[in-house]
This record gives sequence, C-alpha cells and structure tokens, in this order.
Amino acid sequence: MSQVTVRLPDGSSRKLPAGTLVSDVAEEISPRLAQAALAGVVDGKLVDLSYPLERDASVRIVTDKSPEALRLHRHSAAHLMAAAVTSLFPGTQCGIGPATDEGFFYDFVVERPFKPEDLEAIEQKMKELASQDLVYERQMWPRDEAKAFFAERGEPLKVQLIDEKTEGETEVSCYTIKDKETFIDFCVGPHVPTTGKLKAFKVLTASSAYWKGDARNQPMQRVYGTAFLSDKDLKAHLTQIEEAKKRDHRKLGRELGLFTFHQWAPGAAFWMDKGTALYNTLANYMREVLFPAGYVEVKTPLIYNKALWERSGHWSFYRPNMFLVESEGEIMSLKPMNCPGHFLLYASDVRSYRELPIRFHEQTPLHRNEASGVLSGLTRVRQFSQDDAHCFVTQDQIGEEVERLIRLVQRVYGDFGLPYTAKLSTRPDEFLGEVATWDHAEAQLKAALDRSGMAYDLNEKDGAFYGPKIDFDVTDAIGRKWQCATIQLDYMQPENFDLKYIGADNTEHRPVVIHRAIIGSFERFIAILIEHYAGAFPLWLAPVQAVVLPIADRHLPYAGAVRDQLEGAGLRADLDRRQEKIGYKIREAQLHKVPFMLVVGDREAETRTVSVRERSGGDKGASSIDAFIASARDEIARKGKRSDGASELPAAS
RNA sequence: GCUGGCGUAGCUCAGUCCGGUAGAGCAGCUGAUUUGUAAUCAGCAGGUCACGGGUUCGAAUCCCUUCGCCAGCUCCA
Repeated sequence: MSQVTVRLPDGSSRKLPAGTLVSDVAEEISPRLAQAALAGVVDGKLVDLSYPLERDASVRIVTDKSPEALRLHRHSAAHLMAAAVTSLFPGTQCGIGPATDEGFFYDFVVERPFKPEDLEAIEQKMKELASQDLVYERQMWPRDEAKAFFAERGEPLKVQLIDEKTEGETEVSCYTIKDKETFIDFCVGPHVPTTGKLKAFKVLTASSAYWKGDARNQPMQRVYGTAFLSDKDLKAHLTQIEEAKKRDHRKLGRELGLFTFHQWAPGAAFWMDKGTALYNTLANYMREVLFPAGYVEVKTPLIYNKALWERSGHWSFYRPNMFLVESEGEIMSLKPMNCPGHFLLYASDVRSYRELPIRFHEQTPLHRNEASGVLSGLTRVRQFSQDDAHCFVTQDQIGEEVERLIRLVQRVYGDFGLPYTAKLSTRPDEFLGEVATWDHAEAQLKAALDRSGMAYDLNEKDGAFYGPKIDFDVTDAIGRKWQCATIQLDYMQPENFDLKYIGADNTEHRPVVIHRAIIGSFERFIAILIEHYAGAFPLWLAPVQAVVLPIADRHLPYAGAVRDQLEGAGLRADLDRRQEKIGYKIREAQLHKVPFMLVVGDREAETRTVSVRERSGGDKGASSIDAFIASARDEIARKGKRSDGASELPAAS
C-alpha cells in the first residue's frame, strides 16, 4: 500500500497509508483531538473529516478553537434547519443556505409564509435532530443522476444550481443528514461531522427574499437563524440584539423628544426643539472644525434645471432617485448632491493656482427619492444634510490634502469617542481616464494613509469609476459598524464642467476634485450617536445640559435666576416649575437623560448655591453657581475627554 | 418598488380568531398637597379604531383599495 506524508502545523510529519481520512489523522495525533475535531484544512483548503488523503499534504485539524469553526457551524446549522423545514413542511423546495457574518439563513419555496409558531416548531425540530447526533455525509453523485434525482424530488432550483455551478464536471457533491430520505442537499461543504456538534443555535426571523435576490424571480421565504460555538456566545449575541433594540434611535428619539415623522412626509424628519438643538450643535461643531482647516461655507440652490443634471450625468443614472418639479414648462430637480452646484460656483470666477486648494463646505438640505421600502428612521431618509465639501486641488496637492483630511477624520471621531477603520479602494476594471493618472492618485492616497500612521485595508478594484477613494467605518458602543466618512477623488467632473485654474506657467490646467464628508449625513450620524450613547449624550451634545429643580414654589424666583444665569453663560438649561416632589422631578430628568440636575431649596437660595446631581453619579453636593458653570464649560470644551485625551465616557455595553 | 407582518387615546398596549354601545396604564388637565435626591392623592377629559370602499339589520373585528410603519430583498451550491 502506498504511503503519503502528512505535515502537521507543529512542523512534524508522519507517513500514513494513502486514503487515510482527516479524522484518522486527528486520532493519530491524540484521541482528545479526534473528539474535538470538526473538519480539516488540507493544503489550505477546508475539508470534511471524512476527506481521504491521497497524496502528500499539510494538514491542520479544525476544532472549536479554529477561526473557521464559526462559519462551519453556521453553514451546518443552515442544513440542519433545512432538514427540519422539509420534515415539518413536506413539499418544501430548498434554495440556498449560506453562513453570514451574523449567523445563517436558508431560502425556501413554501405554500404559505412562515408564522412565529412555525419558527418555534422549526427550532424544536432542529434541536431534536441535533440530539440524535446524525451524520453529515458527503456523497459524490454522477452529475446526471443528481440532476434527475432533484428533478424527480420537485427541486428544480437545485437542478438549476447544479447546472450553473458544475458545468463540465462529471460528479457533484451532495450532503445528507443521516440518509437521503431524511435530508439531502447539493453542497460543496464542508460540514461538521454530526448534528450533535451543533449546540448553540436559534431560529430568529422569517421574511421574504427572491431567488438570487432578483425581484423578477420567484419570491421565497428566507428563515434567519444564528449559531455559535457555545451557549454563552449565543446568549451574548441575543443580549446584544436586545440591547440594540433598547438603543433604537427611533424609540429614543420619541422618548427624548428629539424628532418625529408624519405619514405625509415619508422619509423626512420633523426636528423638535431638543432635536434641533442637537442638530445645530453638530452642524456648528463641524463649522468650528472646518473653518480653521481652510474651508469656506457656501450655500447653493436647492433646485436646478434638468440641464445641469444632464451635464453632471445624474440625469442618465440617478434620475429615479431625484425629485422632479416643473416650472413654466421647464423640468427642474431638487438636488440630491451638492457637487454640481459647487462646480458651477467654482466656475463662476477665474481661479489661480495661488488660490488652490479651494474648499467649499455646505450644509443645505439634499433630497433623494429613495424607494419607499428602504426608508428607515433617520438612517435612511429622503431629506437630509451633510457636512459636505468639495476640495479643488492640483494633481500635486492631492497627497497633502488627503493627509489633512485623514487628520480631520481622526480628530472628529476622537471627539465622539468612536473607534474607526479605513479602507482604500483602488481602480476598478471599468474606469475613466488614464492608468498613469490613477496610479499617481492611488500612490498619493497610500502615502497619505501611511504618513497618518493609520492601519487600513486595501479594497482592490472597489473604487468609483471616476476615481479612487478612502472610506472610514466607525464602530459604535455595541460593536456595530457604520460607514460615515469618505474621501473620493474625481477626475471626471472637472472635465464635464470644464473646470480650470491658471497655473504658474500662465496656462489653463484641470483641477482635481475631492468629494469628502466626515460625519456624512447629519440625520444618520445623529441616529448613530443616539444608539452609541444610548441617548445619554455627553454634556457638549446634550440638548438640555442642566435642569434646575426647585424644592417648593417659594424657590421659583431663585431657581429662575439660576436658570437665567446658566443660559447667560451659554448653557442649555431648563427649569422644572411643576408642583411636584423633588423625587418626581429627578426621576423625570433622569429618564430624559439630562446630564446635570440642580436642586435648589432654602439652603441653596440662602447661600446662592446649587446642589448638583449628576446623571451618572448621583448627588455631588453643593456648589456655587459660578463654580458649576466653570466646570460645565470646561467639560464642554473638553468634549468629555480628560486632559490626557482619554474619554471619561463609560464603555457603554 | 417587491414579499410578508403591522396600524385602536400623545405613548405602551388589551379588545380582532368567534361582528352586537371602545378599555387599561403612563402622559395631559383640574383640585388638594409645598414637598430635600428615581413616581403624593383624588377627580376630569381624551378615540371617524390610518384613509376610502364593500359585505351585513349591525364592522375596530370579515373582504378589497390607498397611505404609512416594521422586517427582509449582498452573502452563493
């Protein structure tokens, strides 16, 4: 019998008979490893434990500790779910069932949509199948036989998949759970060896999806579930889902009196006074950041003739998302973006190289006619404003400008206590302009990222067709990622709009445009902040920073004077003048997450002080009004950070 | 936009399956209470049951339309 040499991760190697299974290798190393083994990695490829080793190879055994384990579990759980569904609902057709970042799903064609009771039944059935510790078996079927088999079983979608995925092959791989009567699926695998390995899974929701995600195809029922390596991890995940629900900005926005919606203005928020205070604080903060960075604030029209959109190219590719209006027979559109307006503004005067970079910052509202089904709270709206700006630079200024931008991004996210990551997207296969120009631009972006000392991912070929870009993702307090900042180079629009500057050589040159936003849309960023802080904004952002709480009516004059003094000092202050006990007023203020409660009664009125109660931290004792104002202003100026730069905010979890 | 679910007082929800005069808590208002660090007591008021149509002696409830909200519609066998 011939032998194969198996190399192990520790550098050792063993000679074993050809055809030895991965599971045998695990057994050979140690019985305990064999017990824990879920799959193998042979020459870098993830395979089943039942994979036979026919030639020399490096082998690694996958266990719960391996990075592949989670996806393996989830994909196997998807099969287990499909087995449960086909058992409970005979005649169900199966589509695809992949693992995802959060869990897994499986698409089915069923007679009627699933109800919550069905999902419970499915989960029960899965548990039952798991407890039976059934084997996942890989079988190689002749292609035609497999197609005939699935066709006969009334699974045309599987036949279609086999056709598409295995063209030119003679055999296709299928996986059974127990046997082909119980469950069989066309699948590359691999899987965990038996259903008993799956110990922590949950069926979550059902909704509809289309075959291959295309609305022209047949609608299917998608059942989502999640699986983890331990009950502890699963529980943590479910708790996280609950936590996310508690922080939902739509719920907190109403409870905190920030904003509301009306069915007659779908996708457009009504900002109440407190929400407006927050909005304005953000908008002014961005102005404070951008003015010293060389930006000028501009306001350009909200409505433009269709001619502009034809020039910019929006008319041909963005029209479905534009709100059109008619005036005296002319078709106009509300602007979905600021760029074309900024180009017209740039072109309204002769520009010299001495002026560049020119940086136009604008916060006026934009309108995008998003499909009704994608609207969601403040995160997906039809009307919003951005901390939008366009920088007009020379080719050689790109690197420095981008580096300045990265520093701005770092500063802003630092002020909000949001961790972030960056990714650089380079030239796609279909692109506009010269390869040399792209290479030059990409090199400058890379150099700028390197100089900034930031770690970043490379997204090859993911740039826009008009230029490369850098995107930033922030991670909120409960670990969710949001794309906010973007820095995009644009070579196309300066051509379209024939933008020029006069160079040092006294001839005309083409500037490069950098589209950039740091927080993106104020609406969406506020949603992120609400959920990040769980509604408990740091002092500098809080819509109401302090509320004065008089003990009894006779303290109202003094309380009013305190409130006036706070407002005079630039603080956002309220006065609770209701005839209620102090505990009631405090409870109310706590629920509204006001950072400071200032209790005033006889003692305070006499000594011209306030009793400070902190939202987090309770009673801080008496303080003179001036001392309170001074410390509050200091905290606002520091934006909640200690003087060493670290954040005082508790890690909300 | 498409598929499914949902829409009852400002908010959270009961009542809908099985048609028969619309309910609770919180918030609001009035009165009493004048209060010291997370809910004082009593009373009152508040609803074309999203909108429009249909079935019926009778519709919040059953059927259809429209609007809005929620979830999903990228993950590859």
